[in-house]
Amino acid sequence: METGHRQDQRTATERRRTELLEAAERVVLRDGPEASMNAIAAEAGITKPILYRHFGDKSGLYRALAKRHTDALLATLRSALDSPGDRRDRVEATLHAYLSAIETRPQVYRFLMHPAETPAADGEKGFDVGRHQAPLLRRMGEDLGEVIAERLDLGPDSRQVARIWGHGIVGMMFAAGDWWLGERPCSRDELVRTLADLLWGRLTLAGDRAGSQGL
Amino acid sequence: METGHRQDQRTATERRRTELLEAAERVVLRDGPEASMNAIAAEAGITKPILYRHFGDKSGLYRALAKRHTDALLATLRSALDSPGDRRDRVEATLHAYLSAIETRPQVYRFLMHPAETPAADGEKGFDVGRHQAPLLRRMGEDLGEVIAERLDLGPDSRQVARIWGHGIVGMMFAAGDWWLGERPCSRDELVRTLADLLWGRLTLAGDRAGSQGL
DNA sequence: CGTACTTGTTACTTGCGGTAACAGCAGTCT
DNA sequence: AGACTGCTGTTACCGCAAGTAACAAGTACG
Repeated sequence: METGHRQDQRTATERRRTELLEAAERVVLRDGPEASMNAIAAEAGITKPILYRHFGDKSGLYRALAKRHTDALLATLRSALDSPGDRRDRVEATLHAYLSAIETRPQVYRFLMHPAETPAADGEKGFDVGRHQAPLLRRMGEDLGEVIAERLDLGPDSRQVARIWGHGIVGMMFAAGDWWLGERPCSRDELVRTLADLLWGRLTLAGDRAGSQGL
Repeated sequence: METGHRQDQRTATERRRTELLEAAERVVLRDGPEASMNAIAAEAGITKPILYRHFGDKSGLYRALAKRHTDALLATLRSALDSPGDRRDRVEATLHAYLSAIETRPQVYRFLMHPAETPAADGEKGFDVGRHQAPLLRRMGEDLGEVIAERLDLGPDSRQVARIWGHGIVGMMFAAGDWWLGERPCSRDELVRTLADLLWGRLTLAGDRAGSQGL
């Protein structure tokens, strides 16, 4: 029967694909994002052309690899966003979830956020600033914006405001987390509380320092 | 006279260096960060080894090139931070300065923020997540943290809080700016006002949407 | 059986980062 | 004058990684 054969082939191909992705993951986690296609192929027990047949080119493989992790991380964040408690509790839980994720697997984090993307391979020559480099940031920003828009009443332009805040808050989390992960200047808990304080407007309430011209 | 010669040579070398940097800048602005050393050398009217004598390796050249722009941008931001008006005015002025900078020269922005950094060239194999990739973000965060610490009284742990906020606010500005630059979903003014609202605690004040479980 | 398709190979091209090795051209020291 | 130093610049190469033919084998289908 033809369709049976075809389907067998299709699922077999998919399984092979995930096997290759797992091999690639092992290498990337060991050698960092600059892992070569040869190394990945060797780890998978095969040779380069097969990788190319499955993923087109290197950035294709990397995109496939990134998608798994971004999906997982986004699911984690979504569930933290749905955790019990008041608004502040939820925000803190989400920050904790993010920081905990990047803390326990810094190699994965580095791969997702600082991908290297060797040849850029744009094709079209538009000014598409920042389209390929860190899709995770964008997706997180969009997702958070949607959640905010769903749950908060922000007056007219509610959706627009929610999107801006989504990207802004995600960026805050990202930059603070990146810095924290590199320098470890304080405990995770302290970082979370201080960032939440920032979102809660403590910046507005702080007094000017004596002798300063005021911020 | 020896010192005269030495000094002539030194200044001549420095002038040559800036000439090479200017050529590199032209190429990078034309071809993006993936510009090859050959292309840069050709633009400067010379060949590769000279570039290597001056800058050591590619990342050396890129660092030298980046330093000029980061210094310039940081100076702009510092002066916006010192602009007249109340605290809110200063924050908005700074956001405007940043967004205006990335808007008018997106190629420079892309080069600074998404450098590509081909071989990673770590040397030491530590888990130095995110040390080379976007020094600008780190520097902006540190600088803003210092300014906040100088000017605001944040109680005990003041310096720590200020640093965290510095990196957080810079990250907010960065991610929102990157997204805005790519999609242009609203005017610069609206973006600035909405981000300032976020910092001013409007997130805390917003009411839950009917039918939602509350954020 | 031949046809078609998938999996795999070896061997190649192209291009880039980086490095010898060498040549010329100041000015300096003896 | 002539040897030494230090700069500018070259050509020609190495090593390596991305990506691509071209070809070999197994296997379901008519």
